[in-house]
Amino acid sequence: MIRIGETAAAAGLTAKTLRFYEDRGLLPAADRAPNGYRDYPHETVSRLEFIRRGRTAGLTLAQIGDILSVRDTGQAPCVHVKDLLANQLRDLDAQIAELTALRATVAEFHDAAAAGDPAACDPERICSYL
Amino acid sequence: MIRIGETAAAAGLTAKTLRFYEDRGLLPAADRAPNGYRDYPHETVSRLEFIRRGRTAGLTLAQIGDILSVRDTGQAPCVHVKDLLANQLRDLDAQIAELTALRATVAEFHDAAAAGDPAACDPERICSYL
DNA sequence: TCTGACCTTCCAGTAAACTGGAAGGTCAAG
DNA sequence: CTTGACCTTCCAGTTTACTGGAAGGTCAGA
Repeated sequence: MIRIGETAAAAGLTAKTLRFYEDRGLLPAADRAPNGYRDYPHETVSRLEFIRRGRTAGLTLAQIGDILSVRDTGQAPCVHVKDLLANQLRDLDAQIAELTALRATVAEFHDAAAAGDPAACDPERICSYL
Repeated sequence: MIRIGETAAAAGLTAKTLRFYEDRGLLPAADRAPNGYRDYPHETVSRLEFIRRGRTAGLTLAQIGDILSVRDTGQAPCVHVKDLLANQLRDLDAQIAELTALRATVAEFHDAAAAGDPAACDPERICSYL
């Protein structure tokens, strides 16, 4: 019998999170011990690790749930996974590009501020660096 | 007189969003026409575009608000202004680094998926590509 | 027996950034 | 004078991924 806390800890999560995942359909409803406690099979840990890896890769729980449900029907979800990852890569590249552009803008402001003489800054006046 | 809808459309936003930004302090309270309608100065569009760029790049409204308030508060000593900008720059660099690392991880997964045979997917591990 | 660490359910709240809708005012055109 | 497209305020809901807490059940050890 692997109780929820132990299972969660093994995957680096909390019991609360496991109940939440069950609620969201990412974990099948666990068997129950006579006392009502959830009793997890050993595979649950690798399933949780899979979820965690997906999260680390920036996938949403819905996307991970899609992969898992495809797998649960017995099909290999690898093609689906590949598509999701390609999508993720595209999003990530766009985000990095935007962030880099913004950094350049902020850096311009900062360089202008750094080039000025702080002592010459009149507190009563609007700072001319921005 | 530039009304809220026109201003919003010019920046690719909605009137609702502009009122929300005003509520959050990202937009100064607009002047009002005699009928109570908000009346925006022309600069508002570039301010909104700045906000939009920041948002697209994944900055929070709070972070964008910090930058804008630096820009707005002429009373702040220039050294403080420079520090705030340096802070934003540091955050931006950290964010770019984080996203770049994530991209590398995702790319690794993706390359493995693209190179592999879908039939070789090990059901025990759920999907060998993640 | 009691304490403490588990477990159960259910309900609420959090942050972020809107979005929707109700109820009503304004104004130019037909 | 009415229609329709604007505008106003205020309040409530959405999404994501949890997290907190109340109220109570279970069980091993001192």
